Amino acid sequence: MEIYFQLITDAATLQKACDGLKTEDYLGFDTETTALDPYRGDVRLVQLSNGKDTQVIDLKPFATRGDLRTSEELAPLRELLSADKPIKIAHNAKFDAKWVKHHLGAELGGVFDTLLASQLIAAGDQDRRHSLAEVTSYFLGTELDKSEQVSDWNAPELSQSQIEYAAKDAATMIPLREKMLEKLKADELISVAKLEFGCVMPIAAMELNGFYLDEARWREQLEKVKIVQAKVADELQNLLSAGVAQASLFGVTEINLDSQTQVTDALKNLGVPVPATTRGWQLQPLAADYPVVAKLLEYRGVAKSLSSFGENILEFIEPKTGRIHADFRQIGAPTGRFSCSKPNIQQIPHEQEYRRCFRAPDGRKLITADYSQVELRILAEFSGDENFIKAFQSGEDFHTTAAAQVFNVKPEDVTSEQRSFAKRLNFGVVYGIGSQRFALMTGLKQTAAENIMRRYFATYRGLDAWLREAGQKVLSNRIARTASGRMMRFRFDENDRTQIASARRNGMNMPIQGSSADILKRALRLLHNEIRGTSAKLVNIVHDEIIVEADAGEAERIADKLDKAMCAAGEEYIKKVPVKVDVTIADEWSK
DNA sequence: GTGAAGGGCCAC
DNA sequence: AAACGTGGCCCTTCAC
Repeated sequence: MEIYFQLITDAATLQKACDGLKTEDYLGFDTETTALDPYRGDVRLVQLSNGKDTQVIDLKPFATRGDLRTSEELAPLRELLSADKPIKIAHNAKFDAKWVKHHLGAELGGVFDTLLASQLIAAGDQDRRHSLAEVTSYFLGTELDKSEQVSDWNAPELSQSQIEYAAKDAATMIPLREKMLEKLKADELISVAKLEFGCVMPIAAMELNGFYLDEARWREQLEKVKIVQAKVADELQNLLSAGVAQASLFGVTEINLDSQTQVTDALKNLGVPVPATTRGWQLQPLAADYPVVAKLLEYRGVAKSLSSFGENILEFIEPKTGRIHADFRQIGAPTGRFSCSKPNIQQIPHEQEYRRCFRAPDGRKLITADYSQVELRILAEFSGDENFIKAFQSGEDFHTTAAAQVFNVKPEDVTSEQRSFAKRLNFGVVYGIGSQRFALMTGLKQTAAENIMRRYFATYRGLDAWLREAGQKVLSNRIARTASGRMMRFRFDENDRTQIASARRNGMNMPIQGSSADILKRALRLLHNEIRGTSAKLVNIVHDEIIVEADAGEAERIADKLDKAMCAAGEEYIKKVPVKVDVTIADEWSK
């Protein structure tokens, strides 16, 4: 393919180019930057292509004439990028959106993201890769040379090869979108694609905003855990070495408490019947009889706190902002859930000692909003189960109401044990729990566990039927879908019972977990529209929870907007039961 | 020394 | 033999 491109370095040419491009429906769009983190570098090039002509805008000369964020010279570019039309086609548009927002002062509007599209089409196939080079090769059959990607984009004069590479990436987007669109249509993924594309800008903004972590508070908390850790480690060491001491000539043997093999050996020496794995839930039943096991579990808890949630997280505080800018993958799981890393602020311990370290800066508030039982409400919606729906409509505590239904008692007569059984099953059915696991977690005998599960499913016949059908459908169709139409493909060996069972559980879980993700993503888009121009900033999301920071004086109004956006998003997918959101305004990240 | 795999545990 | 879904991060172990 012949590439026609023009390098733009002055305002007049830029204006003319933008005028020519703004009537297009679609533009290939890309940027070249001097770093990966927008707080650590500059945008060098912005490339826009209609497929025939590609404009490569060199921002360096513009930067020497003034601040790019406010420069009048760049107004036409800003207008073009922020408009809903033409739609900008980019690979991992979140990346470019962050640079455009931070360095050019414009929100990216109208997005088609070829990375997200590729992930949607792959439908959870873990073997597929989604780099631009791989996606281009897969959909267009052409090879992209990415060797210039890591070249010096700060050089005073860019080489012809660099400019040509930059132009080609943007130009490729036009045919790539056309090919992907065919596939999206064929697989009925248009609607989920729109949902995903609408979520790009909210996430880009959230990553730029960052989440404020009070370093002093975090260190205080750490010191407390360190003291506990030292004490527990010492106690565990003593308990474990009791068995080894006799075998050792020196009498004292240091055991590495973090070593799986050493700890297992020591436990065996003490006569503990060690299970195949020493995971917490396997060891838990032994804790009552063996104090050393209880101590081991206690040690693991504090060790995890210190390793995963220790000083290392402080290294992620960006000096320029004093905040943590984690990396969110929009389609992090095949179900559509986000994943988060560097650091993963979706897995901060729930304890208030940890969460309170994430707080609003002075004069601001944190608004924490989470969907109440959203996965169970989705299950009610999908199954149409009469009793399940009734339990939600009653508006009372769901698990208590469920227990009353299952055990056929008045809600006020439900025992705490009955409520606990119902609660564990309510959560468990979403994952396709079996009686064995239910018995293990409740301490019930296998037959007793089976009896309660039978009662549960006899109460919720519609639920039972839906779950069975979902499990069956995935075996015959080899796909499952969420409410938005998101798709997950399944591969399994028909002769392997464990694989069949696993596919069944996935077939039940994916539509539920994935629809919850759909709802959150829709809420993020609605929220983004609502808080534009206010003091509110999206700072974190945790699967069914949204955390927003806002000026104290505006917090009430923002909380209301957040509540409304989340409910409206939920109601687009859940109609048979009410959608409930719990909203809290506080100085800290609260439960 | 480096990297992958395995085991474990945090979140929802 | 039997394992309840989705992730990321940390540690140890082991191969190179």
